[in-house]
Amino acid sequence: MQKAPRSRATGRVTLADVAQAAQVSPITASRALRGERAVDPELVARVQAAVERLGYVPDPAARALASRHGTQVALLVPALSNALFVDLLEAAQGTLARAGYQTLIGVTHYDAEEEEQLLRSQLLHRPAGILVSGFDRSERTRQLIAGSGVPCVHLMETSSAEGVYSVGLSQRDAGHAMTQHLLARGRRRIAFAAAQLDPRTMQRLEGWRDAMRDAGLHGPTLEWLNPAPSSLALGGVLFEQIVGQVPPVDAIFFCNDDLAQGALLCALRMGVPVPQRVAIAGFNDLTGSDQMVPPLTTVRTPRAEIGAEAAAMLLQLIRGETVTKRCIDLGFEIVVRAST
Amino acid sequence: MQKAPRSRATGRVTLADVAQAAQVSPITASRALRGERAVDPELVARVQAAVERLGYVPDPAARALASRHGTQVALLVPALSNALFVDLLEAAQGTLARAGYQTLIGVTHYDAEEEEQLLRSQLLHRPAGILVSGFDRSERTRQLIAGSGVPCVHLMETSSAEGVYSVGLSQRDAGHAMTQHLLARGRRRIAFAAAQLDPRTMQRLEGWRDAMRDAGLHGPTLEWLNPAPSSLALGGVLFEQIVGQVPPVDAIFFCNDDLAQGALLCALRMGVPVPQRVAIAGFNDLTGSDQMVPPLTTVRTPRAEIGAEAAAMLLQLIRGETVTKRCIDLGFEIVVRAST
DNA sequence: CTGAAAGCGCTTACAG
DNA sequence: CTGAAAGCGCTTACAG
Repeated sequence: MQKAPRSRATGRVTLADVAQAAQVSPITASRALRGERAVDPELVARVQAAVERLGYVPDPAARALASRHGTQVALLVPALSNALFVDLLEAAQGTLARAGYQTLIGVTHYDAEEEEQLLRSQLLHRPAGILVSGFDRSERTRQLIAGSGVPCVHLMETSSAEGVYSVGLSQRDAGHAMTQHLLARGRRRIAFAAAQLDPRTMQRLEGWRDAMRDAGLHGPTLEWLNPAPSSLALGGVLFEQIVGQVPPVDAIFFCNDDLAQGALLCALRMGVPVPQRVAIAGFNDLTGSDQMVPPLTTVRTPRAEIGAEAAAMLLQLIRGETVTKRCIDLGFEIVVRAST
Repeated sequence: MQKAPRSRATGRVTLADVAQAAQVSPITASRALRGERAVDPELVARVQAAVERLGYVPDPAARALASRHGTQVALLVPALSNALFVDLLEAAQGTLARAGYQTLIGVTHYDAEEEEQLLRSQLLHRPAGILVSGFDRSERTRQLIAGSGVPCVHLMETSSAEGVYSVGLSQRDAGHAMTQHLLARGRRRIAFAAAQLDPRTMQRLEGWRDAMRDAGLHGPTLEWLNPAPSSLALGGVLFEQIVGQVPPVDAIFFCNDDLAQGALLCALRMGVPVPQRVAIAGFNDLTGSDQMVPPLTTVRTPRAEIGAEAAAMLLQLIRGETVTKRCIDLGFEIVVRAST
């Protein structure tokens, strides 16, 4: 009598089972399922029928080990406390999930070192693609991405550089447009107040500077840059500081809605009439901005579309399809409400 | 001359390289690294030195394929638009990352069907552990978890049931305590306003009901239950409806801060004095609640601690250690501010 | 267009 | 306490 094979079988239906049922070799079954190379349509049909019948689901670990890449996509965002990135993430995750890819989420906390560590550990899982926020990262992280050979799409900002894929908007132009809006409203002394000071914020600052300079109204005392993390409370603190300035400002353009909402609440507390005494504008059109008293004028950024489009572009790259439009600019919209 | 081996080597340092450098077998190297069984301390030292020297990093895909479980942990949360779950996630992810585990995040959108699909696809990756929000899920999802044999810890709620692991707080008691606070403030007609109507909200409702009944003040017209997703805007809508009720309520206990913040803003718009005309209370102490006008009285839930503790408990289960305290109640705190 | 063989990098089960 | 063999479930590289 033969010794029982020492089986470690997990009980799951394997590709070998499918192949046997379809009466083809495992390789053919594999190719039929992935749509790779030309396989006789009749065999493809037999394989698919067997998959259906047996309820076969590919094993991601085995696939990742055998092939260069698995079925996960690495996504790096600065923070989840900012609703912007939650929207981005959810949209990207949705598109990727529908294509059979899982999302591996890393939160960098705006820290280049942490980003590198996260990416390193994500790379171990052989992701099929990478999604990152913006272009600002350490040289080593950049090299990790390039060296991995894994396709990568950049989110939120745009770049037409060679070999770079991006879906976003011109943060500078958006900053410029909002400043134009305030100028058109007759405001002259327009302060720019920012926190966190991440690259996108600095690009908005540039837009504000250009518009102010063109109008001959720029002055360094109008710039309020605070590297602390953004929050409603900090918005209040900044507002109190700025509104006490002499000569008085007549508008404050906050680099994001968190700050602007905090400023609006602080104005309420202080009894400073908005927009009569000072106009207030924000950025991103986050939840609640339309509920403020008065409702907040802001820049609506199409982050859900950005997340979905970027994921779609990455999917193309993963499949080896040629992407003709390497840089997609989804624009922005100035949402005028009662605060300006 | 021999034919060159057809190598598919990825160039990465493998366990075999480490074993060779340390002059032990790969199995011994593997055991030394995982701390499994007793290995001669001297060999362990040699292996560790080789790991150090060669910069060896284990391949998660290979490990997942060969063993029953990989180095990822599945985490299921209802929504990321609720800051509560972002805090929970970040804390859990931090603890898991420090132990070498990656987090696989699934967002269920409060949908039992979606939860099942997400879990199913996460399970394919052979997670080492599972973290889920609360106890409310479909029977099939429950069976998927049990059938997988993967350890699971429940977040946010508590249960002392046999074989169930949970870290959270008594949502019912928290609802009861906040109602007691309002009663102690002399409020009599206290409405309970809720959205989403997830299980935790319903438990808070129970706490409110018990307190109101004990005080002989409960009435069905005081219950405002709306199944729509929670938002600032909905809070405003509910506030407007409730405040117009006859006879008038003198307090509204909202099931979460989103709603309560929206109500506070709506009160400002309508010119309804809070808390003079009506007191307002929330739940969770989300960002911004302390910045409201007036600042919001709410229940602070220790979600960061819950996330960290739950992850730590899961780690113990993964390592096969015995967990004596299967149910950890981290409590809550009534944060009294000016809105009540 | 199809397949037998080998291999991805680890761990399990068995034996000593 | 240690190891040679086999295997996890897939895909690559080669050959026909």
